[in-house]
Amino acid sequence: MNFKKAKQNRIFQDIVDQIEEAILSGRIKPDDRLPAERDLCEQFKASRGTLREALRILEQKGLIEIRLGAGGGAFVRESNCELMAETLAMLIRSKKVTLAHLLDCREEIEVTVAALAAKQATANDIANLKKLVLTAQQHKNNGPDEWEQFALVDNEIQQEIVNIAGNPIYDFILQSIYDNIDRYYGRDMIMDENEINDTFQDLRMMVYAIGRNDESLAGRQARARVLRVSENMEQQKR
Amino acid sequence: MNFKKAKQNRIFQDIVDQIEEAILSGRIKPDDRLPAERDLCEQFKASRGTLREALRILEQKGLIEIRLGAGGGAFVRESNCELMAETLAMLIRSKKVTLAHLLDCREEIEVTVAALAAKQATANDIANLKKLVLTAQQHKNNGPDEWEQFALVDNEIQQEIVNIAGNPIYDFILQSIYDNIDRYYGRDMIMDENEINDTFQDLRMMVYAIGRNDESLAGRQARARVLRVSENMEQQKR
DNA sequence: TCTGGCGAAAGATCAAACCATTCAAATTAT
DNA sequence: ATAATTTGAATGGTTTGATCTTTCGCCAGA
Repeated sequence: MNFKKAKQNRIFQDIVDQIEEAILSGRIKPDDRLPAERDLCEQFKASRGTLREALRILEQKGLIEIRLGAGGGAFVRESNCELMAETLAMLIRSKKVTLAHLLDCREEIEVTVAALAAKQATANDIANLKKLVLTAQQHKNNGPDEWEQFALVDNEIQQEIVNIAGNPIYDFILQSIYDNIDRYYGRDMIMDENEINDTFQDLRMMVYAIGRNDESLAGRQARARVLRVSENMEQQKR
Repeated sequence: MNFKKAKQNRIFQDIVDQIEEAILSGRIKPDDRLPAERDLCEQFKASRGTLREALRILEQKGLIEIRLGAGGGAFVRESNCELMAETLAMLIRSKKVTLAHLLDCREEIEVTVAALAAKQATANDIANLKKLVLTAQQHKNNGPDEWEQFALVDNEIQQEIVNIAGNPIYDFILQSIYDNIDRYYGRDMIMDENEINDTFQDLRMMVYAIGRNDESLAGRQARARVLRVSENMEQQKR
């Protein structure tokens, strides 16, 4: 037996549950606006204070966003992994998790994801990746002016690999980890020519491994890449 | 540049921040009780409604627990991964994640954790594991009456392996995944004699692999074990 | 056409009261 | 003396209604 303590009925909780259900079931969609506070009070037969406690919770959960002023109100939000990132951030602040833990975890999960992608990549996936690599190569060859775009394509390729792995949980976890790593190091990685070249070689090898459905090589390649990126970050520590 | 929208000062947010800081910095510890609502209003120079919105948020974040009645109030909570599990649950409800994703992710992460444990296990760790395996063996041999205790020791061993891997993030992720898997399948796995024996063999092999610091074997063993557990669950689907 | 101001909409906050739950001390019954 | 019951105080939960602040759209005047 493993029941949770039956909390007494709290009205605001009931309101939260109803609205949450409506949002998660898709009955109301992102960017929809809920009725004004005073109207919602009517519908739920609750006071404004109680209703506002419910809205606060939904806001904290990332399900709604409350805008002030005329035309304002509670708007349904596109769900994302901000909440997970916030949770991680709290664990870090409470000293239960360190930056080293984040980096290690990132390493292992990226290896796993690369191997999964190699295992599952279809011809179509591989064609896409190769196209992206070509784009990256062009940006690289066009000199420093396009290095920023090179970095963008680099990210795109990473994202595509996670997509090929096909499990959104890795995506959420990795995004949350990146988000928290970025709170230590700056967001903007500055790469010099050598690093651009190294990164490009990494990309090529990675796509090559995935293209041959070579899980093991893809994994090793991913690990090498992550280690290099970590080193770069460490050097540029602000 | 990547600034977040500068939200206007909201009093309740300021209160949340102050209390959160006090908790995460350890200035107030788990089981400590915050002053009564009416006293806190005084201290923050805010109205009760505003203060309560702040407390609601802190409660939702899992930082405090609010108890009703005399001797009640807001108590600081031991931080745990409930919030992460809740986030995952929301992703599932919004159809962004499926049960299959959970099971796959569990498989890969347990493999990773087992390999890490094998790489890093000290003599002391290994001795501990072996002691636990012996205990499990005794419970197994003492017949059906002690199968429940066998299951407990089984869990203990799993937990110990995660601890040896040494990265609490895996712990949080796995706990959250287990929690959500349990919402589909019942919590109580019923094992017959065959399954007990299989499980015990799994444990022995696993500890053997870790004892020899054989990452690869530990990984394969972990995967085999997870697959068996998944099958068992599928059969007992409620 | 642009600009400043006015007013309505909507959230943010405050204040005071009353309700409900819980615990413990005081009281009563056995 | 002990057990059951009553009562009172502490504390969160809810209501009500008023006021402040922000934001947006509209309209008059330059």
